[in-house]
Amino acid sequence: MANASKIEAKPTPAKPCSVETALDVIGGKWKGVILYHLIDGKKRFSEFRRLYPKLTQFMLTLQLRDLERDGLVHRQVYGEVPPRVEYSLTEYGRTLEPIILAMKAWGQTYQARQGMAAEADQECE
Amino acid sequence: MANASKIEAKPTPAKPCSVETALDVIGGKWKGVILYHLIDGKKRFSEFRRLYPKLTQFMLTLQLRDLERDGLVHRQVYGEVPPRVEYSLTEYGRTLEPIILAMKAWGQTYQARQGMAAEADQECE
DNA sequence: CCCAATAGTATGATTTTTCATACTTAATCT
DNA sequence: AGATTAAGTATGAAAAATCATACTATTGGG
Repeated sequence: MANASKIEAKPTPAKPCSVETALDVIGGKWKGVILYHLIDGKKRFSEFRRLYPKLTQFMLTLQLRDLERDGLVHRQVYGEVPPRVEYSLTEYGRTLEPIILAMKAWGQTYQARQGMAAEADQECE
Repeated sequence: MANASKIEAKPTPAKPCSVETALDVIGGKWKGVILYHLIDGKKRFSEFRRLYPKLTQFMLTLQLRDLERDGLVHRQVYGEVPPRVEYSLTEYGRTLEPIILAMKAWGQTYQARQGMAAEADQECE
């Protein structure tokens, strides 16, 4: 039927919901944990790889570049060989700290609720 | 998900990082906004459809079922015809309010920073 | 009888993500 | 000379997410 729906299509809002926006920026599969690990100091590329062996180089690069482009993470390249690159939170990135930490706390209650295995993994309890 | 074939060196930590867990639960493309809209009261299925015409029925159903399964959202079915179903936050779901609201506030600063179009859309400014 | 209304399901197709693997670069170590 | 190192790129394949469309049930109204 041609006229099946009376739901009006708004002309695709130029500005999406700000909750949506926030989740676009921090909500990927890995961005949250990357940001979390940056809260307590800068990290090298290889440190992230050690922290999360399941996170491939490709994905790590991708996510870090996104975070950098969005102004949350600073990428410091040292002109050495072998290369050294350090990632850290920008001042703006630090404004996310309360949210990341609140998510961590909430995630813990959720895990407890769902009876998830209780052994802490050492990197992010 | 079956890894019966081989014993892995790292046995795939039973409990992932809690930040990751939280983002699994609230971090989908639509879950954040669904939760946000539930903060100020229950909503019917069709209300969500009006609020977000780009969110298909299929996806809406899927996300709502996830949220229900995770204990965040209550689904109240009234035995009427045509059907009426109301979704609301559970008590546990309400524990997410501060996070959702913080994300909304942060998202606004981000949008301002990125010079996103400033006209508020009425449903989620 | 036929239609409209609501809250979905079912399906196959398409789009987007993610993965595994191999490759690069340039200085230092053996 | 050849191996090693860190921080990536590049590529094609595989997996997952999402979409568009059609379909269901029920019942009051015309």
